[in-house]
Amino acid sequence: MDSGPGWELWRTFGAVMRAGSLSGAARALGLTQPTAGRHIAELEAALGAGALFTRSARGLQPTETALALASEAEAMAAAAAALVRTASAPGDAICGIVRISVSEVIGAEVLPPILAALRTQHPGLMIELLLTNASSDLLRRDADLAIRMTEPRQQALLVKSVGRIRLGFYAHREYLARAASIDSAADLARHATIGFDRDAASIRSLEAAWPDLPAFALRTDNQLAQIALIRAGCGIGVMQGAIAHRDPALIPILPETFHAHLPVWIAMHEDLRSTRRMRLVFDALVDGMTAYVRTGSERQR
Amino acid sequence: MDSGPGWELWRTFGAVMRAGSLSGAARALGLTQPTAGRHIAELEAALGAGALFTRSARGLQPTETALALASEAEAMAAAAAALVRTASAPGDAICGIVRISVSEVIGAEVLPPILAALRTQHPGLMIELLLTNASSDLLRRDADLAIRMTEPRQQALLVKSVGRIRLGFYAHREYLARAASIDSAADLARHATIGFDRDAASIRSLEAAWPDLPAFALRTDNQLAQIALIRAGCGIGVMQGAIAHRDPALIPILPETFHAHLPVWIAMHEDLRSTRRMRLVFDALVDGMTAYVRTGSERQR
DNA sequence: CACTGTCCATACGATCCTGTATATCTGCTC
DNA sequence: GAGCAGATATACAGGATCGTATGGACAGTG
Repeated sequence: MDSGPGWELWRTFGAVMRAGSLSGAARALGLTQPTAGRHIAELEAALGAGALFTRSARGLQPTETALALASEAEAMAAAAAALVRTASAPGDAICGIVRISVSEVIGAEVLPPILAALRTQHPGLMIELLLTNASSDLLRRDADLAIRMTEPRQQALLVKSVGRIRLGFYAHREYLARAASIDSAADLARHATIGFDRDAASIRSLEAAWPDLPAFALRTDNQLAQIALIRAGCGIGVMQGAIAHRDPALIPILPETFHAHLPVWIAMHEDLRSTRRMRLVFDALVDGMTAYVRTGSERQR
Repeated sequence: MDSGPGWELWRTFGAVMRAGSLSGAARALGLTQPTAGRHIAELEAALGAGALFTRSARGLQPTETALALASEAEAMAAAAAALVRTASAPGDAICGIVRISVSEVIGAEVLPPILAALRTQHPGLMIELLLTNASSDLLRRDADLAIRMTEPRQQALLVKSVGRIRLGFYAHREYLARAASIDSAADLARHATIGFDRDAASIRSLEAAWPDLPAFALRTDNQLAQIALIRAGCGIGVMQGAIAHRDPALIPILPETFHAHLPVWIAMHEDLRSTRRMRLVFDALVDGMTAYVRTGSERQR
């Protein structure tokens, strides 16, 4: 009836998987290399499933067994981090840590003013922003809240729809001044278009929206870089209308022909509903994103 | 850059939440009461969010803060348990632990022969059966595999549909011999019907399938008990056709009028796909449940 | 009211764990 | 090839952690 190895051992196991070496893991955890080594040795002995790593002078290489454990160790680490966040303040206080998972574009272009207002009202609130396009797992509590562009369908989540973001092609005035005029979709072929490089999912969804798009001249998977390229007058690219309209120098290209919509949801784990600061940030995100989405649709008229 | 309290502290925290006392937690974890007390004290000091428990001579009562942490501590414990299971054998060996979450009825009436065959072929396999009607969380890894009656819609899950289970009313021959005859649905009102007691969800789904069902005379939320009551000749109740047909003494009641179907899925976390024993048990469950579902539909013709 | 069982808090000695220091190996650079 | 940087493994002393033992508080029971 042994309930497994000490949880501390799993912590160093996860650190070793991430760092790739005992020394690196020890640095990350504030331990020393001999201690990390002892932990791994103890874990291997306790599991009895053979070695977890093959030692070398260049670090530790995980075995098959260790690789199979990696994702679960990450889940355990995520749970531990979530515990620390939730415990960072009494449940009814408006202070402590809240971790938000958003796409890079929303995080860099849209959220800052919303969060600034929130922090002015509640200086005790500490925000962790997880900027990733791969939707991280709310159930695994990689984050407390998330802004999603695909509908979350998990029943343990509290989800609220806030509308749709308008997407369109834009280019800087200066680029258009020195480039050929654009009267129809066919003209795009003579222009410098900005788009994705290897991100197959994004490329497919673009092709679905605009079937006969010419090949991109400037390619990057980083959408912030795409926006920066558009602003710098490098060519024509896709961006959110509400962001583009802030800058009068950004001109919509064939808005009647090229437009699409991204639905937006705010999501939170149900268990956090009763934690006041989580609920507050959730509501603030709903309000802020609703307002943001609305500016986009107003300007397009 | 402190990464939170020691994970061992979270382990005893969870144990204290479950046990309701330091002593109980210590017993569960193989520690002593002073150690458990020290852990909680250390945790409270590290979090700085006030007390987690109010001490009393009758045990520890969790505060609001502790209650907010309970579900996340459970998630962490589930992750730790999953790690132990996955590590219970090298990934490519057909031995080690597999944890299956199923409903009580399936677990008690349907799975045993399937699992017996599996264990005969692979004696090294160790099976943990989690018999619960509340669908436990596969993403949180409360279990490795699950047999579900509602479609799992989470993208991280590997799901396979195996057909539908036929449900119907049944009664024992001896009960029918001494009771009034049944020629139409209205006759049921004069009979001893067996059904749910307080399980609102099940009652609603029964009412949805058969709107004008008379009030149950014998009530229990335990479906195994319902089946036992039917077999003992206590009255008429709902059960899976494939189970009823094993016993020639169980007679279908108005099969044309009363019948419904429960869809069945086998589900597994995607990450486990590459673990051979998990995949093996998954396939065995798919095969076994497909065969089971088929016997039910063959006998009804 | 005493008795009993269960609980938490505290003191103290033994043990386990950790960190420091050192040896050794490997790959890279000059 | 020497020197360096970074890795793991081992030896040993100090300190943190644990378990044992004990005291006190509370609820239930005869």
